[in-house]
Formats: sequence, C-alpha cells, structure tokens
Amino acid sequence: MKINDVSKLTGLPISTLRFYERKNLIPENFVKRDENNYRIYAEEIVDFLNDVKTLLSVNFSIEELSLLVSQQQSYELKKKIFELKIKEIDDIQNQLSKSKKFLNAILEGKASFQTKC
Amino acid sequence: MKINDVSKLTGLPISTLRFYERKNLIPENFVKRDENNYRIYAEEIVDFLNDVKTLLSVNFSIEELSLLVSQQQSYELKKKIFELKIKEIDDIQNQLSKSKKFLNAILEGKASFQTKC
DNA sequence: ATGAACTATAAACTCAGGTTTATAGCAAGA
DNA sequence: TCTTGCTATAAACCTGAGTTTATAGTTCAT
Repeated sequence: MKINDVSKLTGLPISTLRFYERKNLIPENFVKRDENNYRIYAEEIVDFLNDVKTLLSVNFSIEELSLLVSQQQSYELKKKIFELKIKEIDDIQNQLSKSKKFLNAILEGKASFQTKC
Repeated sequence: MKINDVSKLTGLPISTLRFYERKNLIPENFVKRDENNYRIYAEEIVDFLNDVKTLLSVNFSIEELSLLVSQQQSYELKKKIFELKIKEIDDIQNQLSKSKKFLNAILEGKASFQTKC
C-alpha cells in the first residue's frame, strides 16, 4: 500500500501520516521504502492508525503514544501508563459533571457570571 | 483594586488578566483607569473571574465567552449557547466512557494497538 | 531623592498538533 | 513524449491560549 491508500482507508491526511512518522508514532515494521524512496505500508497499519486516532481523541498526546510504541519500554511501564490515563479520564469526567451543574446554575440565574451576561 | 490584587485574589497571572482584557473578556464596568492609566478594578471582578476560570476549564473558548459577555447578544441567544455547551459536554462524556472501555480492552490484550505495544 | 517594586504597551516568543509551500524526482496514460 | 498525478523533503506557517521581553512611566520606603 502507498501513502494515498492509507490516507483514504484511515481518513488521515497524507501530511498527517508523514507528520506522525516524524514523531515516531509509526512502528518501523509497518512502513518500508521501495527503490524510489516511496513509503510502502503493511495492511495492519490501518487498524493500528484507527486505534491511534481513538487514543489521540482521549487525552493521549503524540509524545505519550510514541513512548508506548517504542520498544524501549517494559510491559509493566506501559501497563502503568494506561492505568494512569484511565484515572486521568475519571478526573475529567468528574470535572465535566461539576461543569454541567455550573452551567445549569447559570441558566437558573444562580451564578455571578450570569449577572454580567 | 489594582491588577496585582486581582491577580492574587484569583490566582490568574497579571499577564493573563491583561490578555483577557485584550480579548474583550472583561466587562467594561469592571475595570476603569486612574489618572496614571493604571487599571482600577471593581470588587465584583473576583467572582466574575472565578466563573470565567470555571467556564474556560469546561470547553468554553475565550472567544465564546467574550461573545457571551458582550452586550450585543439577546438573552435567548445566550441561553442557547449554554444549552448547546451542555450538549457538547454530554458528547464528550460519552466519548470518554467509550475511551475507558477501549483502554481496558487494550489492558486485556483485545485491541490491535496492543499487538504493537 | 534614589532604588526597588509596580504599572503600562507592543511585539515577539512558546507549545501542540498539524497544514502549507516550495522544490524536485517518479509514473502512467493519450 | 508530454502532461497530469503521485511521491519525497525541508522549512515555513497556522491556531489558541497564553508568556516573555523590551522599554518606559509611577510610587513608596528609606
């Protein structure tokens, strides 16, 4: 597969695919070069990139993911990173619940912001 | 109150207070100038800014808030903006719930990402 | 009355996560 | 063959939400 195929199958712009590679987000065995230096991707890249999209949409940064992808990290460390992220998400969910209450308070005229607004 | 007092009472850096003002986030009747052009703030600014902090932490952008603060908008429109934001937060909460499931799937070795990681 | 601390402005810088542009080498069909 | 289209790289640019820097006027305690 060439880069245009991957782009179409994942919905990620070509520029983003190249950018992710620069950021070490693409495992080496998912992409090789042909004799013209064109990128040749393995089929598995598609599922992988879909997972990356999901993880990026969930508070993982590119840097965190590239750490997870790099072979340098022990399984135990990687597991901890995921568990920590789940906790982070819990915190965000709690914060969002409070936020909704605050917004409802504004709608009911109970917040100071409302007096200016 | 001068800018340093407001900074201490709200925890917002002085640079941020000036930045918010440039972005039209500070209602005019909360800040005047003295004879030396120093900003003089009304006491109510503190509660107001605390609300702003909360709203910014909840997916409101500076631009959205400055729209809400501006007197140009009708009450009905402002109400709609808050209601829409509550819906946005609902969506984010749903997305986060899915995300936690995905992370747990990874921890159980059920996602494609896991095979590379 | 002088130095430290506070205030002001404009403009440049930061950071993440990309996108755009400029330039150039392959490819494939009419 | 020639043109259109795909690929490559480096480097510049973009957006949001601030922060930092350079420069200058003000105020207060000693």
